[in-house]
Amino acid sequence: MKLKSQINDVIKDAFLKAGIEHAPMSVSEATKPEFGDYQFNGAMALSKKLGKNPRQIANDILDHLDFTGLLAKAEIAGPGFINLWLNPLWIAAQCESAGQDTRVGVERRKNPVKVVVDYSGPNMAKQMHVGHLRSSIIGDTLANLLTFLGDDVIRQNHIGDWGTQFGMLIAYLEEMQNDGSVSLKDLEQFYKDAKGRFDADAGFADKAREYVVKIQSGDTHCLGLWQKFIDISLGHCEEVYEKLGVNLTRDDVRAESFYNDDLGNVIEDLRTNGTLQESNGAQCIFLEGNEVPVIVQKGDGGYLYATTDLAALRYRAQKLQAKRIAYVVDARQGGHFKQVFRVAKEAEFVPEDVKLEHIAFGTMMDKGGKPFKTRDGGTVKLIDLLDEAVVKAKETINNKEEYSSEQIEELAKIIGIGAVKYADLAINRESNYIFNWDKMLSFEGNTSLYMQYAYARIQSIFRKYDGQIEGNIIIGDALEHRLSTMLLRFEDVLMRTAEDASPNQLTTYLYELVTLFMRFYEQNPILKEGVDEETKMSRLLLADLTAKTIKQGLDILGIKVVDKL
RNA sequence: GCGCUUGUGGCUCAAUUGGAUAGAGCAUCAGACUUCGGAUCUGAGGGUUAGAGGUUCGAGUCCUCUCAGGCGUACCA
Repeated sequence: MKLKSQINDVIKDAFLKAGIEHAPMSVSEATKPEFGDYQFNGAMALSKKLGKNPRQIANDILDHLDFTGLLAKAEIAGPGFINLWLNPLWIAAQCESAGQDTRVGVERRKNPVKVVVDYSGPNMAKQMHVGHLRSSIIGDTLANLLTFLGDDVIRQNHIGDWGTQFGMLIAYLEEMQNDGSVSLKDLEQFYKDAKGRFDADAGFADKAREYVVKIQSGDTHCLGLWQKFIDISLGHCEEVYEKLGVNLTRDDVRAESFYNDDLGNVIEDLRTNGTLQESNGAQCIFLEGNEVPVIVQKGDGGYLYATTDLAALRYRAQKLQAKRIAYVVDARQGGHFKQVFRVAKEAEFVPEDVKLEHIAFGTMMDKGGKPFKTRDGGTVKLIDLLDEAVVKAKETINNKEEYSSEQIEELAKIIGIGAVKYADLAINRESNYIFNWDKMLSFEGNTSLYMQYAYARIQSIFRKYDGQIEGNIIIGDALEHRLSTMLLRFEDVLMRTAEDASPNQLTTYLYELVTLFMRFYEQNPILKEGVDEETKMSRLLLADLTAKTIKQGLDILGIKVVDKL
């Protein structure tokens, strides 16, 4: 439910009745429990416009507030804050219906948006490394979230499958094939070996260069080899996606090469409806206020990634009809996207009303604040990182005797992968992020394990109680009041998270929810002796809705829960 | 040089987009009916939000300058 907008409606109504025309600003959550559940701060802002003192305005609104529905009480405080208390009976009823809803009370969007989420984008020449982690999981979360809210989401994996290095790679692949010793298990090694051949053998180097030209001119033999190479490499990526629980399939792949045939058209169209200029032999667009131009065609006739991105933007806006296009890409490419977006709009490749966004994120650092590398300074392969996460997770599992080795393996995967994802999603995506195994695999603090633990704890209550749950939620104390209000905020949080593409807003919410639940759980016994039936039912219903909300929230983040830890 | 970006307790991060006394978690210290899962909960100490000005009823948040770090900066992606 859209709690905030419902409260806003009540405020707006009071404004109209008070004869104030200005559209009031929105309420916000109270900063402290003493200040109620929500607060309205608009009276101060309106004071100048209306030429009245803010407390007077607040009074006028208060006089016309409707207390027959969701509001129970309102007070004016300080210079003109209006503190609002929700009606416990109303909250309880809303929680009851949310508990019965498969979407925990979250409505499906009435006006869905067609949105492209571009993420992951690995390079086919190499193995996926830690640099792809953030894009893959932030992008996947965004796509999951928008899908859940009801948008029409098109996932796009813009893989790098084109460029000069492929000449070298397929020439080497052909050589290995002839030897009968194709080994593409380790792409990194394959690349190194090919590079070794390239540097050592002039004949091989010539062949590699010749193959580049051949692929580009559509030579079937070379294209066949290239396709084979891409298939295998993509297979490696899919293995990573599977482990990571990222919802990308082959259908989502729109590789760089997909746009090849359109690149010439892009240049031509830029010439006619853009401001293409030749400079030092290259085709450029000089944007006002920018020192460096956007180069779309090299002096030798070759195209660049700006060209491909323009073709992709046009495809997404015109063919796919997307109204929002989000690129989940490293913050360092901010300048590039700023330019490309501007060119795309100015050349009318993308209509004015289409929202183009660069969902930028910071770099992954080690404990010492340096870019994340292996001990010998190489890049860390993503698959190795994930395997390590599972191994480390295994060490945290208590009561290993209770489980079979398969169960431990399964559990470790859920815990380990969840920890890696949650740690990443829980921080502001734009800042650099410090990767720390101990912290992410801890049961304490804002971690996935703490959430999974809370979920399992609730499930254990329901294992113990096997009767029917029939009854109503009765809000009996301040803690239950806060917990249930928090539960009703879920949709508001999801909306804002989607708007800003900032998963950490969702993790912060889940953490606060779980913290509240833990306190509630310590303080308010559910199944203990002496708890009357009515209270028991009420608390079971609250626990149930909490568990469902945790599960749904983690599901959007791509993190699994288990009934038993 | 120019551009973008970051700076919040010892450490890692929040702060509802300009609102009340800047909040959490680690770590530290002190506690909790022999536990509905103690992998939890309660409490304490710890801050001039890098610094200086400005805008206004009100600034961690907006503007200007300074300091410090990171990144980008014409034919790689």
